[in-house]
Amino acid sequence: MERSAKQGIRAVAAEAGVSTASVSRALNNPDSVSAPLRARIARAVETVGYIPHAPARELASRRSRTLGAIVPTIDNTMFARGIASLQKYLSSVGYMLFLTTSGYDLDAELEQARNLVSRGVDGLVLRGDCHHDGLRKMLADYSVPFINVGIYRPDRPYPCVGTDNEAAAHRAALHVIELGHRRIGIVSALQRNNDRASARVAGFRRAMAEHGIKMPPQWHVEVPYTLDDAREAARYLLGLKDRPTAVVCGNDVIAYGVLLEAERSGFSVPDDLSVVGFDDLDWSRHLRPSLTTIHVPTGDTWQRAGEYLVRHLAGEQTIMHHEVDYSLIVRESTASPTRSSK
Amino acid sequence: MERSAKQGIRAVAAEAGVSTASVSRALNNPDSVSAPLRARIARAVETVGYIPHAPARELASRRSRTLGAIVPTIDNTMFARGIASLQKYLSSVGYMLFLTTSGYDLDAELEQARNLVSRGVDGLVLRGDCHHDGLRKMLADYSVPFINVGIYRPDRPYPCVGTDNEAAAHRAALHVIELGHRRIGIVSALQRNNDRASARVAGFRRAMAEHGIKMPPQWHVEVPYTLDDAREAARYLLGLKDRPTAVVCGNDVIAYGVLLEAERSGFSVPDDLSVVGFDDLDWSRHLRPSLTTIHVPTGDTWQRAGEYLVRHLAGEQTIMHHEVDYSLIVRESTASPTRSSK
DNA sequence: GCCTAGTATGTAACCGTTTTCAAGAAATTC
DNA sequence: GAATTTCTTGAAAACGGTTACATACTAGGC
Repeated sequence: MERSAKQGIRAVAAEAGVSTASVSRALNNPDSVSAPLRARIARAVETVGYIPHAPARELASRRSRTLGAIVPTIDNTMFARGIASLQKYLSSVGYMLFLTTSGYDLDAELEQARNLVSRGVDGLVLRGDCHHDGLRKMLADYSVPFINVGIYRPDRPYPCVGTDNEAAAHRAALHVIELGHRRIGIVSALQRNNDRASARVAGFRRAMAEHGIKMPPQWHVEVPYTLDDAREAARYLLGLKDRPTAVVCGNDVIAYGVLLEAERSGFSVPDDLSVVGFDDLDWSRHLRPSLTTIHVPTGDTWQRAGEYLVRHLAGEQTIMHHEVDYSLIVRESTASPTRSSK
Repeated sequence: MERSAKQGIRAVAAEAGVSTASVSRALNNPDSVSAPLRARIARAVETVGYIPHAPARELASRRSRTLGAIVPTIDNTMFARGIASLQKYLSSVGYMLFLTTSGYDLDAELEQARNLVSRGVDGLVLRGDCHHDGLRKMLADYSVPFINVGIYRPDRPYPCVGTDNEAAAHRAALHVIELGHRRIGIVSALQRNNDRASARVAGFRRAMAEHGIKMPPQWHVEVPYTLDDAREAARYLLGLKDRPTAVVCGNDVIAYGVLLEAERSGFSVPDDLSVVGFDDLDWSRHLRPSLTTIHVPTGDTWQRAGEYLVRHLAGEQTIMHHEVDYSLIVRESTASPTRSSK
């Protein structure tokens, strides 16, 4: 109530009868100020009802305690989960999250990244390894650290955390091969601008190649991330005169579609057709038959990405490439092809 | 390259040989500057590789072109969809979204709101009408506009956009009553701090009361938002000696659980048991039997919330209470109770 | 041709913090 | 007890923009 008690930190300073510098110190680094002063300032903050103005703080300190994340879409359970987990972790360490989406468009991703940098994020979490050429340069120019999440590429000079999708997919395909299948189809997600999808396809194909299995090209179908599209793909595959005895899928949603359509078309899973998914969503263990799939700890992965950046920003030394384990969960949707075909 | 070409807008100004004021004007209000100057500045921006510093801009202009949203959790398809839609819209009009979660905890929500205000958001999108007492006061103190989304309460003095959950639930219950059911159970979401869940329960009960139906208290079960919990609830209900012939559910996930468990326990849906959901998620039309449910245009709703705030912030006059239509989608999971019981 | 109104640009104060630097007080050393 | 170090605190300069105000110029109107 003295004079010049305009607002913000000066109001607090005036109320406590100290300088703004002391208030700032008391708030950001309590130990750097004497106990009585600290108490007096705390009281002043209380009576004034002071809420610090983050933009001003960012401007002065060049730190925002904010991370940005760009995902293709939130409308995908895996990303939603990852984001939820990341957000929760960041919140627990006093960080905030700026979330944007790219819709699998590399230009849009770059645009969003520029936006986030403009917004002053301290670091960026990116999905996968497949980005616009200019993206890394821009981030380097503005020295904004980033991490690629959901992939594991120790050969790259920038950090990442995730599972080795190629290896996991290889494991999934191996499972049906070991069951005795030789006639294996693939229903994958769209591979364009999606390293995860293509790594999985690569893993499937490697497993087959290693076992001398040749797959007719028409046995590989790519579909968007919806039940409807997956069902349509399944309808096509099952309608072929010469059809596979097993289908490995790029993700669980696709596998659900295949399962539903197989049932609808009168095929029995796993007797007539084995189906393998990837992701282990909730439904996988509830379905009838339950779905054999690859389990990936998505929440963990994204949290780790956050941890990496937070540590890195705190100046701590951390490992750049973190591999997250996957595991094959065998359930009811896979079996030997004995009954139906050779 | 002259002198004092430090960085930021001053670097651009130096490069173009103009004042910082002109650069600022050229960027924010192109018409207020002559064409040649505008061109020269554009070129300078290009060569310098200038990205404006949003925090500084916010500090000076007291506008952030950023909205905040607080949802209970992203790990719920409905919220994920809503957020996706809101984010997409905001992005299209040059706004950004700060996303945080409260976990259905009112104190946490207040805390997050404080955080967002501190961050300088221009407006806030809140889930529902059930908030901490101090929240509205705080937002008023800092004159941050907000809107409650997912509910319709024209009696309130603050804006909202959403469906009338009570009425929609009433409609759902009415459907099974009209089919002839008199023995109706409820499996709802947890009502604590969740106005949506309680409005739906209220709607169910009103429909029953209006038709003179008395429901034994043990026929109402509350469960968390997971398939497992819903199945457990169904197991309990179906295990009762005296059991309902129809179950109305607080949301689709719960309904899925009931459907799965009924099948598992040897009950036929809809012959032995009718099931109604709420939300109309993807799975509802794919399941066997497909689920009768209430369709709610979530994406629209959230986008509208964004539109309201953006308009409001632009000084336009807009309606405060916007009702979003719901509709009953009748599918295979409901039928008359003729066969099984009186 | 002079005055006025209008337009295009520049000058500099300000937004609300942090942080460097300096100064004074207290504690330590010899 | 003087000199040195260490601790606290305050004064004031950034941080990178926006914008009110001032100024120089242009064009009309008489």
